[in-house]
Amino acid sequence: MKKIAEQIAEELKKAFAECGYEERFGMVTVSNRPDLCQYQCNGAMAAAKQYKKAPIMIANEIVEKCAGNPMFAKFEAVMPGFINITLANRFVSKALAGMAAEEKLGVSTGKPQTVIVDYGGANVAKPLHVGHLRSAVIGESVKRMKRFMGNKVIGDVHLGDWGLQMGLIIEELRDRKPELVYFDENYTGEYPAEAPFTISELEEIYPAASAKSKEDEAFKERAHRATVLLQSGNPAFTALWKHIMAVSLADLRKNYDNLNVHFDLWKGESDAQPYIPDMIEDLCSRGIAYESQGALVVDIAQESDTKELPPCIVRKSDGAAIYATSDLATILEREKLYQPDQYIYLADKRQELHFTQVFRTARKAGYVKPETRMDYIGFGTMNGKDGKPFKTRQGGVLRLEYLLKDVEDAVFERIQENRTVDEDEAHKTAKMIGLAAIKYGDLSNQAAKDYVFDVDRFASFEGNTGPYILYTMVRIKSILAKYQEQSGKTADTSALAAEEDRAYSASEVELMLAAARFADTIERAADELAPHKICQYIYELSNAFNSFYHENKILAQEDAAKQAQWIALISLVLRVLNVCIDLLGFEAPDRM
RNA sequence: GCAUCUGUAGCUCAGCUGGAUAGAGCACUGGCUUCCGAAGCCAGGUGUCGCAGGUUCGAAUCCUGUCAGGUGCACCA
Repeated sequence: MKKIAEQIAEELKKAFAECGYEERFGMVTVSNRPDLCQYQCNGAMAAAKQYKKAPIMIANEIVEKCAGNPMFAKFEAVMPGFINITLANRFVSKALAGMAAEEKLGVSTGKPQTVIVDYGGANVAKPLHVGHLRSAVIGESVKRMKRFMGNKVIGDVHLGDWGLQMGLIIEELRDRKPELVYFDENYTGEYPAEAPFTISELEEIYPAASAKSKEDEAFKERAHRATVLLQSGNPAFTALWKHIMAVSLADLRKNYDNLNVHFDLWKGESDAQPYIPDMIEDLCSRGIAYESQGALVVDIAQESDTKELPPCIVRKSDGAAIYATSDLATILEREKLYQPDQYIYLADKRQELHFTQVFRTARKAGYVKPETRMDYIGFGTMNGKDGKPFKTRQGGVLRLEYLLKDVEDAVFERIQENRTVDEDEAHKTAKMIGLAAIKYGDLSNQAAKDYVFDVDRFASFEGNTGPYILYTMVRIKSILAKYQEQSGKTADTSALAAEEDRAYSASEVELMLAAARFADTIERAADELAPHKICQYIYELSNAFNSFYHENKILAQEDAAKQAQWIALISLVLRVLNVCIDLLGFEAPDRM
């Protein structure tokens, strides 16, 4: 089904063409003056220059051409050359009925592509902290949007599981439990299946080891050696590494589940290791990489650059792999396994240079096809109320778990103030609302910008917040439930299209138009990888619903046809909101 | 130093592929509940869109310069 704006544009393009102008001038946008019209076309002013004619004259010709078209209730030219369009209500209601009949509510999906979303970026053996929030939240939303658009999307957490932290943990463990068989060089038997530590021990071991390495040079050196040994396949350390992985992954999975973030792949840097030797060999033999100051590098400078870009280092002068090495090797693996049409990486915006280097190297070496899209979403920092990077009162990094708990508790308090639901349900609801508050708070900002995380603001949930959206949805659910209880009927989408013309209130028309903008909004947000556009949209839609709600008594409406249409309308609105919050990565309770 | 991002109401943010009177929320003020959830709705004031030039019929939006802040500039991830 065609979207409303498309259908209008089609008429206008036809009119422009028939009047002897290029059709591209028939572009239509939502009006920026809702007091004057619903949609507008500024093409006459753009065309004026090319055809050396007064814009208003062109606009008048178009208006004349479209006169009598039943689609429009009002269609007029206004100085200096705007074409103002107001639709016939019957046309809008019919469009809504068409939208409701489709599974994806009118979104056109296009040819499915394989998309890899690389987000999360957790480090094994280190707890998730607030710095991991944005990647998880934005990445999850981007993944869901791309999937909704009909693509085959693979979300990969891409763990940091191969770095120095492993050596640190191994050596710290040696100091604490030297009797373990992993540290007995003469041991030749099987290594135990049971991990020699629990998650809480592991959580304590890493920070301790990290701190020690900063003061104790010898320890640091041991950790480096252990890391090298692990990376070269030492059986004892490999066995330990597997334990660390298993224990840590279970915990990470739990934490991401709590965030309603779900990965399709739990790959990590270690998975790319087997590809590295051949890749280095290949880059060298084809002369793409060369030695510079002891390191192996690839030039990535291009003529169009406004600055001098340093080459991409693919092997350090000590022979070890580096960030870029493993990212490139990961691309090789992904090409082999999935042949993606698009890569989307999420990382802090400070890593932009790194991704430029990796992308260019991958293209230069021909590891990805020229037409493969490679996108990097660099996101800003989450700041505290002081405008500086978010810290605990003690100045440390706050664990994600605790942040979730804080918000959940604040929400719980708030729920208790208003309503008396039983404690168990209140806790469940608080969890849902808290997550919505956090995610909406994050996603409603442009990803690239820094933003201020203010627990009090989110916990008070007034205005443009996740809880406000949820509140609106709960309200609709409540009305629909009462309607069913009273009448025994459920919403009937066929009632959306009015059989005969009747008077519509302004707020009703507003709500209809807002609902009709769904498909355009989603397509654009998915294309631009911009979840904040969805937030903006559902806020407008919620406002439109709440205004409508206050102006019209739905359940008390005596005209049965009108009531059926209203019920169908609000249930469509609820459906739209449900899809949207799902794309943002949270859910609505039935009551709150 | 070079590059890059940001600068919009008291605060937090939209708007930026050029269009009409620059929008929300918070905060502040006043109204709205015999009736569908008042976590709501309605009404009210707030702006040198950092500054200065330029392009254009038209600029918060594009270009140049400039100021302020953030960030990045080869062997960390």
